[in-house]
Amino acid sequence: MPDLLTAIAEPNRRRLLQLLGNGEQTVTELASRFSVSRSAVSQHLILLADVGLVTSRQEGRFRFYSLRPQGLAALRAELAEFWTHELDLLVLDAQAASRSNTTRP
Amino acid sequence: MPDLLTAIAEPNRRRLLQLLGNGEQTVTELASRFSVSRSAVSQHLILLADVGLVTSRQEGRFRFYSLRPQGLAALRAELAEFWTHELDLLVLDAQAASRSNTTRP
DNA sequence: CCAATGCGTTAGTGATCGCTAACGTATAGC
DNA sequence: GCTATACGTTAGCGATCACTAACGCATTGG
Repeated sequence: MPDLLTAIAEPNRRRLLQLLGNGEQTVTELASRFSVSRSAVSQHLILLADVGLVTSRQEGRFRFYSLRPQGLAALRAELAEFWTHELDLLVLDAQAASRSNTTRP
Repeated sequence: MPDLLTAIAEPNRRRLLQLLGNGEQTVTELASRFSVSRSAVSQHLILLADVGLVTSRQEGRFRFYSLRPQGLAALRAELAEFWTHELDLLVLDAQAASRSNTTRP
């Protein structure tokens, strides 16, 4: 079973989460925004549900997917744990360096 | 070729980045902190170098790896692009909900 | 009813991942 | 110089990934 960071490593899955930010949608609705097939989108959604980032609700022959805030919170926590303060300082160094590079002729 | 988020999806690679926060180290030094083999660590480092998160410097028969701040900045940017403000609001909702759950008997 | 259509999920496949085992190579120690 | 040892990288392999093709199954329109 994959974990949270593996789940968001795939670009289509990230886009799915973004789209679901607009509220619950069916598989076909979501798939209409993608170039890949309904099937592919469905499987991505199933994986996202496995790791707890989305939930689904069945209604007739439609299945509505929606974001699961607790899952997002868990993802946020995991990202925060990875991204230590040290790394932030290194990023700041890089930004300062590139700034001084671009200002220099 | 994998991308930045794929690179940090692997737990050992995240740990490698953390360890490299303490300054440049050789493959064997890094591998001594892991339960997997030197070979596995080496391959993770090569992948991290491919996506630009680390660089290496050869010295005699040692190879020193170190963080690459520009790569970290790019990663930070990609994470920021993914994590929109909307998602943050949903996380806040989740936190508020769990708070009211725990305070309730 | 009942065929036809549309929705979502399961087979099946080539590519990629993460690992151990085997390897090449450069430096010590003598 | 020459063997022995330590460092890092390439083979090789089972498992997993992302996808299309084929499927099951409701529901709609007649």
